[in-house]
Amino acid sequence: MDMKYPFDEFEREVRQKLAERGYPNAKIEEPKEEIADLAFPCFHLSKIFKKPPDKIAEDIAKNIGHGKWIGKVEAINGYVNFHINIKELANVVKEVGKDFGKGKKKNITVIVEHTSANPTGPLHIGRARNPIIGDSIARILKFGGYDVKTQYYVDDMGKQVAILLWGIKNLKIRSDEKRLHYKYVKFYQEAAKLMEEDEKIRDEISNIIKKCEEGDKKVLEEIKKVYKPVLNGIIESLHQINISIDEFVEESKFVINGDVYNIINKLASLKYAKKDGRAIYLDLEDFGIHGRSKKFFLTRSDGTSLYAARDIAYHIWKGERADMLIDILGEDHKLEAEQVRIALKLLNEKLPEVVFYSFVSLPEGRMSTRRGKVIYLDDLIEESIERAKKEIRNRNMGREKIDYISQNVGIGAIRYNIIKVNPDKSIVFKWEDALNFEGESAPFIQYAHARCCSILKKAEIKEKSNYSFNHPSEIKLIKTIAKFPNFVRKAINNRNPAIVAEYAYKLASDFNAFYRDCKVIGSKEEQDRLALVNASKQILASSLNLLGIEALEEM
RNA sequence: GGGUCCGUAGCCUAGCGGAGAAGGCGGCAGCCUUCGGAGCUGCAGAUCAGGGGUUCGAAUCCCCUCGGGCCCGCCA
Repeated sequence: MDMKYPFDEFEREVRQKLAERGYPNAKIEEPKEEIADLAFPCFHLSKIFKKPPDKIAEDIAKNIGHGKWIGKVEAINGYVNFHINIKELANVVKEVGKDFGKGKKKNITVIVEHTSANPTGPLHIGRARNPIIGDSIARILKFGGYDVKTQYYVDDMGKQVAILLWGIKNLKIRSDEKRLHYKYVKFYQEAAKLMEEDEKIRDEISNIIKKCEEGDKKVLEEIKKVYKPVLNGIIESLHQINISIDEFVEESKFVINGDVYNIINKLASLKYAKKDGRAIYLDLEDFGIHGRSKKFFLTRSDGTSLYAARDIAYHIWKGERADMLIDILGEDHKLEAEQVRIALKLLNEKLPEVVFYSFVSLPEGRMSTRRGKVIYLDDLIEESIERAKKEIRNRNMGREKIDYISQNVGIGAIRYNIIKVNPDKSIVFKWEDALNFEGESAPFIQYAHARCCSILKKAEIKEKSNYSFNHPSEIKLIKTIAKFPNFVRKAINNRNPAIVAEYAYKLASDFNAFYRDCKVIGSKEEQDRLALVNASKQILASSLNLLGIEALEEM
């Protein structure tokens, strides 16, 4: 059994009471918090009973009575409004610890695939949305009781990486760039340009791809040697923003072990399979894909496999290793993901859930590595940490502490600013927003946490058997704290970390209001309030951890 | 041409069938007789892109139009 959480118990009781009065499966809703904790609208009953909604609500409210969790019931404007019993709720402060909000162990394994960027250059801020979403989802699912592993699918045999290899072997480019992967990206860019202009180069690159397909060990080794430093650079950037990936899976694996060709053969035997010259494709007309998009190519006419075909093999392989698959993909992959999904369905294989995110662009327009219109993640990180350092450098702290704090504030700000917006909204990157340390931002939340710590350091908590809260700001805060498990659940169900981000901000904001209105140390409610501060601290820390942001004790 | 997502105050975002549309940034005016000012309070600012429809009730659901992103490659 999951732990019992107050707002679940409260809702259960409300539903039970309504069912007893003849309203089973009632549609109840959560109104604005100033109004009530739960409400039952009676408008739809008006026709049935031939009475105005107000009257119906009044009749119901009169007959409900109190309960363990129901404190007050009243009828207003055609709603039956339920208020949670604060006396009962107050004692959750005793339950709130690190595990508050955690789901029970589910024995469900999940593979979250994220980032999977081509190892041909450093991550730019557009691609950074992927790992930040993926890592946060992985953290939230783990907290919810799932066994989660993250994977990065390394494209070590596509055109991109072949272009990079060709460039490094054939071009001479001078660069004073010290970091190897930054140097390499220049080779890639130049090679890609030359390839477009020159058919001979195009053939040479095709030849590299063909060799890979044949499982040519020497070429695959050469490729690995070139992409490895680039991938290491990416791993390092990710590490900086608190992201580490459990497993790296090379695409070539599925060509070498024959999976790709077995799958292509299987698909080629289906009635949807057709040929264009010697290239094999699936006709997806019957699956609701029309127009030019309906041809889903699996092979080139030279017999080599295409990315999407290999992706099918990868998904089947993943499906054998986990109960649930989640992919984080940019919206540009929507069609490809749908095609892969249809193929997997035809093969009767496990289907992935895909979380898509919209693009990050610059005020001048789309990011483009070619035209040099990019902002690299590393530069953002550096700038953000620098900005955080400026804020605290005059404080009386050791250098190590200053570094530690500015590191975590800077990174927190980056992660928060990206994760707080729903993935389906596009983002126009602006430095002033990305480096915002005020208001709806990580530092704001971290600051509230540090305040909690500071208060707790100055006083001693003594356990009480019964807690009570009376000030409106105390009540608002304890309610928000108690709702944490509900928000975690919602974030899991929607696969959306933005829900946790928004919650964390509200918690911090409610804590600040409490801090403003209620003196803790030296007050006659000191012990009750210390318990409330401690609970706030715990949940602020839990929320931040779910987003991969460090809960700082001082800043 | 086909598909898909988005359009909420100057800017960014929440709400996605129910009760004066909720926050942040920016602007203006305030709050240090000390529990951390990366904070707090107040003010100004919204035909919820536009038009139809469904409903007792629509920012929210359906249709159309307009604007923008992304895709429609034997690239990944």
